[in-house]
Amino acid sequence: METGSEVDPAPSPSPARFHFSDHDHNAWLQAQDLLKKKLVTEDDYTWKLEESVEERSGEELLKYIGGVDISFSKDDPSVACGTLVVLDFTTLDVVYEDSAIVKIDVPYVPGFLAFREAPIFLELLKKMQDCSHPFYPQLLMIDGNGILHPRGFGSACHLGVVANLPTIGIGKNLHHVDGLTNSRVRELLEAEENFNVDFVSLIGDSGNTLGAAIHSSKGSYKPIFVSVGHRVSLASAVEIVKRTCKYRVPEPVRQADIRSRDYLRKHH
DNA sequence: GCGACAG
DNA sequence: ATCTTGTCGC
Repeated sequence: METGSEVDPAPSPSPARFHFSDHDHNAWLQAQDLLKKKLVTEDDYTWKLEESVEERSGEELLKYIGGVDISFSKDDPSVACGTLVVLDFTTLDVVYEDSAIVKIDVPYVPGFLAFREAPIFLELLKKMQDCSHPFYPQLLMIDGNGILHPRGFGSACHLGVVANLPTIGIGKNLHHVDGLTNSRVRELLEAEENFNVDFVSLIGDSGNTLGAAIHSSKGSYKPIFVSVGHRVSLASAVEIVKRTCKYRVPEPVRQADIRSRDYLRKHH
């Protein structure tokens, strides 16, 4: 329900933008802590990825998979465009698209991405829900991490919990957490034992598995970082991501990225 | 003090 | 995130 972005009454004049006080920091830490209690890191959905051979009757399949992203204006960094797309999981066609230009006065603070971006995504989702849109996504991919996060609660977890949707986090760069480094990831991916594997689990110093690095497309050595957002296991997340990758970045997120940039350019 | 720090 | 064109290669 609450995203925490409006924790402060923020009565201040206009240029209260892009400020971040210790008070904000503490409030955001608390909000994350509270929301994290609702986090589910196992598969918790009724649909299947594909029809099973037996009893293929009445089985709900995964068909509508959403992706969200946001682009910012180069001229005015407080002007942004949030986009929600929904793709057909089997064809990867975009079957729904909605964008909104918004003004964002919440700064980007590493570890607190959701407070800046989640509110706009929530609105776009609510708009679909309010009209009972038949393409409302069964699962959402977010560009940003899930539990691969300093406190195990990245933006994909945040959005998943507040929207009560299964979510998967997609990072294009590694968020250095729990001892994980780029060189460590490279070692893992290049290790002989992983020669014929297309992804490796990322296990931090704590021993926890925080996500997976996957070589999603042949052309790129640079991996993407998949982590559990909400109500999806890592194994399922990796499987779903692999099946939606035409290029390095999975289509739901890639299409949202492209279309938000286009929309911003056209309408600003 | 220094480096790192999703988008 | 954004600043930025062409270019080398399959």
